[in-house]
Amino acid sequence: MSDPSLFAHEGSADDSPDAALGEGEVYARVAVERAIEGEAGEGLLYRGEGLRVGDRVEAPLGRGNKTAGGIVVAVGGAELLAGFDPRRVKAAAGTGRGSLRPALVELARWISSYYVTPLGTVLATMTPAAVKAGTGRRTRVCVEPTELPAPAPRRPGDEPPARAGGTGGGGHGSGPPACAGGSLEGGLTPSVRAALEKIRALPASAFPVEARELARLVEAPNAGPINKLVAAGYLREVEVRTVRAPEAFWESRRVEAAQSRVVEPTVAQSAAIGGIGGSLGSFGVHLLRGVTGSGKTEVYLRVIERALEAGRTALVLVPEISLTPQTAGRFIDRFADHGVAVLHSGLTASTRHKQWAAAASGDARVVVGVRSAVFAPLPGLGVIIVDEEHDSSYKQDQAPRYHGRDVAIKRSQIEGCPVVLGSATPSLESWHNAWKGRYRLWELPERVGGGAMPRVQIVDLGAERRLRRSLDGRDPHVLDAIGPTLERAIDTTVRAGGQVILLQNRRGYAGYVACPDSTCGWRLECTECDATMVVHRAGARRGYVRCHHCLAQQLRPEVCPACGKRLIDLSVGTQRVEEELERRFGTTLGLIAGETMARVDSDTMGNARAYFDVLERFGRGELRLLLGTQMIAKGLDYPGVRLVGVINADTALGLADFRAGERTFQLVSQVAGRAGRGAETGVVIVQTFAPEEPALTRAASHDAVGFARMELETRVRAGLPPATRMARVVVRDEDLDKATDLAERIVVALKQSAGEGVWVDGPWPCAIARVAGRHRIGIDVVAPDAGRLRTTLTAARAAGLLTSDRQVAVDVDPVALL
DNA sequence: TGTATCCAGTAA
DNA sequence: TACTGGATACAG
Repeated sequence: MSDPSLFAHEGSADDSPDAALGEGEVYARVAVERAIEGEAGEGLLYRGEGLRVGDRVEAPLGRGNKTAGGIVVAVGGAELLAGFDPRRVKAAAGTGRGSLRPALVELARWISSYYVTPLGTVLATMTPAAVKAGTGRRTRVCVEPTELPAPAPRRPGDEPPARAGGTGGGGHGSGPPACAGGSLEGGLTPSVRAALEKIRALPASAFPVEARELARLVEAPNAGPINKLVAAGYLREVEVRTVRAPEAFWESRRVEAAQSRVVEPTVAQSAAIGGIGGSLGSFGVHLLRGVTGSGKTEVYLRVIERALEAGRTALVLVPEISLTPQTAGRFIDRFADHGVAVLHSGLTASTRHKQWAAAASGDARVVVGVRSAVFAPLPGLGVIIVDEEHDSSYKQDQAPRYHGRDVAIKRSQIEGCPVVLGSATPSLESWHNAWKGRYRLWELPERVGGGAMPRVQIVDLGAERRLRRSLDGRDPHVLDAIGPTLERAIDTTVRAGGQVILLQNRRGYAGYVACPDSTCGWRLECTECDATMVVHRAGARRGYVRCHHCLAQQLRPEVCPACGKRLIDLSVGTQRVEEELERRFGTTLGLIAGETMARVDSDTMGNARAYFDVLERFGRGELRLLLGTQMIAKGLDYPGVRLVGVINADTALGLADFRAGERTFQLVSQVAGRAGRGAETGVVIVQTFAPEEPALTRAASHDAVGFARMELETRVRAGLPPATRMARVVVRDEDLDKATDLAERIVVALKQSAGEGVWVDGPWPCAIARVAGRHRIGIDVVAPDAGRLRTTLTAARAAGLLTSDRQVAVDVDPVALL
């Protein structure tokens, strides 16, 4: 071992006058918006005067003269150099917009560490692009009285509306003439003096205001008197930054529902409201488990009300597909006076910026939004609500692969406020935590107003097929999506004036095209992916096939390329069910696609508008039947729905995923909950080839607790989450050998860093071993707890092998197979 | 992530 | 010897 001090005297670094360079300089560590870890993952060092943690900067990066956006994560003096040559440090400049609160920087640090993602990548996703770009930003010249006290300064990230400073026009920032307010307002014509009197009578909140608007307020014929007052120094011009966007539908929404009826909470609701409301001001996780229709939303509303009364703000997260006008509407109606911002993927850039800005400035004290809204810049958070916490759309499927619910919990901890996880069918993770005493559990076991839970009937599709044959003598092998039992139920319900929701969780016309000859067995697969092509129809006779993984498409082949036989469509998608519905009920019940029934899936619902329109028509009763994928399973609350049908409950069960049962249980329970929300008891018919499947029988008996206990037991026995913690690493490459080679090196590194009880499993080919021409090799890491999982991953990350990039993806707490 | 640089293969 | 594409290291 050599003594490092021996070398210290030899080198020129310490002796040269350069050693003093950097002293007295102000430095900032910047996490740039690139997948760059920097030293210890703490970003790159820049010179920067007056920068604070959370400020957004433009920083020169790379050999060229290009810059990259970034966020300041630390500020300090020469000690930040840590041996780095100060001559190589460039200067970064603040942009003055899109800055983050320090609490959010702390949150980003946690996400970066927990989800094994570079800090810059995390910070980059926390602010919407529209906010960084300043879409819809506009500067207006306004006026305000000169004797007005200066308003409290806001943080730069809080704009708008923020004062941009005087324009230098008018009074040049000087006070009013000495005679102001006195009787010597000479030089002013009577009309101007009259205007001044009226201006003085206006409340301070009326300013700053545009000259023309002020003229209107004081009933002056034009802006002339105002301009004279500016020239005379009674008013001064200021620039005001605002965000302009077309008015969103909820902004103009009138609050008739707010006054209409404030329902008295039930005993169970009151207990939850009291318990959660009483804990405001400190961190704690509350699991609100309430059966569908039990009034969870009313609990949220009351808790938020209390937070607002205490001067705080509130954040409500909902899954992507359930952010309907109906869902958001309840919050908008109740809290219109406090300002509600809505954030979802369907917003235009300017509207998104406006909503974000409203949250930052305090104009909106309640934010309702999807996953990414967990980063909303609300100051003084009082409570966070995560509705339908079990929903897998909370998991982001790109880096950073965070879970919105878990980030919400972490944010609550940082902000020191409670978080409420609500669901009729909580995730096993949440049950587990509640039973361990980590979460407080509140139960709403009954529907409000004493409504009964719908009656769920499980129908054996095998028996249905045989019954169909005896009824109309057809070949039982002909694929009928709708069996006689469901058919009869639809007929009775629609004739009686009820509405129907049908779930078929598979898009397209048919799952695949295959050769009818079982000895041949050919089926059409995507050339770029290890998956079958799904049949779609575009109105015309001949369909086309599309790969749902790489989106490649072609015309549907007619004959088998192997043996020349005529190909048949196998397995049922929503399009085919729609066709069958028209065939069966088109004349008898008048069910016509697009007129009296609608298909709701990602193919027909191109944008949020189309989806909202369909829901509105369904709400008005124009549509008698909704057929769709899981898009229609959640959150919809229409009293006219008396029948819910699940066309095939087995689609999710067959997946090679340890959560298949849990997912099926949740989906069936959720969709069943759409039935019987009105006065009449609802009926649910679940078609399946596996009628004994516990996920289905427990859903039929509304036994969420029983299902969770049983499922948790099997997970414990199998050593699967939530009894353990898991991370999945996927290596992708067009070259299989390269992928395998890298995966093997990663396995070696992981095994080296694996602590006690940590399992590294793999490398194995993924369930879909090739997508878009790229091979996929997976590695699973299973640890007894989150701490040991993190230690294992962090060590491999430090060795440079787990940098999330195009080749390697790391998914901590995966919710689905990658 | 973007890009400057390096290197091997190849065309002239 | 000059050019080109692909792999690679690196950015403060």
